[in-house]
Amino acid sequence: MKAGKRIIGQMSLAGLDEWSSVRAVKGADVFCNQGGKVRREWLSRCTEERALTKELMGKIVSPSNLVAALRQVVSNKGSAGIDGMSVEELRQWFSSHYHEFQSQIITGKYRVESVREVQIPKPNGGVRILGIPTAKDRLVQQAISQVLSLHYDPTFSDRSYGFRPDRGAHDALRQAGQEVSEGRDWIVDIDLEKFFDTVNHDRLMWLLGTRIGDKTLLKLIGKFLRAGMLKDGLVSQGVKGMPQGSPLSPLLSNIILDELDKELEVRGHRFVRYADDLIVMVKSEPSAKRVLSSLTAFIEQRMLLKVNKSKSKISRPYELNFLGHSILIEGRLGLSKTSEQRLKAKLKQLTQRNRGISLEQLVKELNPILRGWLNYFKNAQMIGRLKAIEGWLNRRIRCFRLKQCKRAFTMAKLLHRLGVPWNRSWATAGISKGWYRLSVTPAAHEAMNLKWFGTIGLYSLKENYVKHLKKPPSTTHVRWVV
DNA sequence: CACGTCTTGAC
RNA sequence: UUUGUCAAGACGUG
Repeated sequence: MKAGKRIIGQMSLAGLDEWSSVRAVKGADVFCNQGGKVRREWLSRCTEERALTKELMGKIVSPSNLVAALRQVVSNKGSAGIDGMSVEELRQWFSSHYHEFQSQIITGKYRVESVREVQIPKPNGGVRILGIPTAKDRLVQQAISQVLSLHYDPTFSDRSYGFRPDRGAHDALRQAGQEVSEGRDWIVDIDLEKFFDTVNHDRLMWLLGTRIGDKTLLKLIGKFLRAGMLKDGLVSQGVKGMPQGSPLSPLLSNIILDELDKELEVRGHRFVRYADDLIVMVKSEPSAKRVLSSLTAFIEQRMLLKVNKSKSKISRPYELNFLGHSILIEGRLGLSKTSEQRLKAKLKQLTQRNRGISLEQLVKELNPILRGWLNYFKNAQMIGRLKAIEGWLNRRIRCFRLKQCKRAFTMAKLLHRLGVPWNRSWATAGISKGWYRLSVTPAAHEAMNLKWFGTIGLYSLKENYVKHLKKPPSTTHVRWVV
């Protein structure tokens, strides 16, 4: 469903009388940069479509949709909700209770259960509250999400990038960089305060009602919104907010914030939105200030959401932290300070002294992490930063290897085996100044040099980074097929 | 091209 | 222990 061909909507093409199904194909050859225009034109026609009122429930409970939803929920391998049913048990349950399940949804008899509260630490240090629905409920929500997404997503703004099929953080960053390169280098950074918790139920339900005609579906979504949170035996129900951790929440958040996109569009602003992270790019400081205050008013008064005034600010591109990146004045991307710190913290943990694992196993654990990290940040301008990070990591690995020698004798043997003369091997192995001091000693550098790092097979950030730089900038082409 | 396993990142 | 959506990469089975 995700890769390759997928029917994403319907349109009437110029010159054709009948409605034709349209497919978007990734990896073909036309409309690369101009594709946005074509897409936008098509989008405005899609809003006239009234299909949302018809056959929605039928699509949701159709065998193919439910099976696809089940596959997704199972492959996520998420933990059980309040009823203790695991995703593997869900698979069993689904095949035996299929028809009963289906009719419960259609008739509106389906019971939604409370969500299980789980607290997880946020990367910045705070605590994030998750509401984990039952595996069954996750299945229903996933099924709804898949169908609603087909109808809603084509009508969303071209400048909205979060949680949407065929759009990622890289696309958002590319657009932000484009705007900055055109001289819009004053950034209005809007931070919505705990967005998921402040969503107004009545307003969301009204919004959904404008496009969804099916009352039982609306009621079902309403049940999910009002599902209580179970915390040690007590259920607490809120009149606002939606559970973070339910499959429907990302789509609903886009449905709500689409209103903001539309307002920004009629005002003619250049903006990029990724979920609740919004930046507006303007050409001067005074207009940035104007935009910040007027948007704050719009969001709080019209949309009934809250703007975090201490975190919302106007900033320059190079001091920005948008999706882990900063932006340079020419519009190219940089690596944000916090992104570097997070990587180092993670590597530090993995290369810690304790772990009774072999060097081979350490490299095996390190490589996929380094590869994955670089893959996300490869578009940033960061040769110098990578050199520093890699030098730091190599020191830690030398340290790790030396620490595996419990006795001075085994260390001297190691150094000698790696090409250091016996006398110097003995001399450095005899130093009892601590592992760090030993790791920066000339003999250690000589033994564990670049060649050695090549032989242990450690993924090199710098090497692979420059390799990616040489490659063509991988443009995503979209071809329209009728 | 399809289906899996794993990793990273954004929110 | 930790939910969710999305994107990207690596590997594997045909």
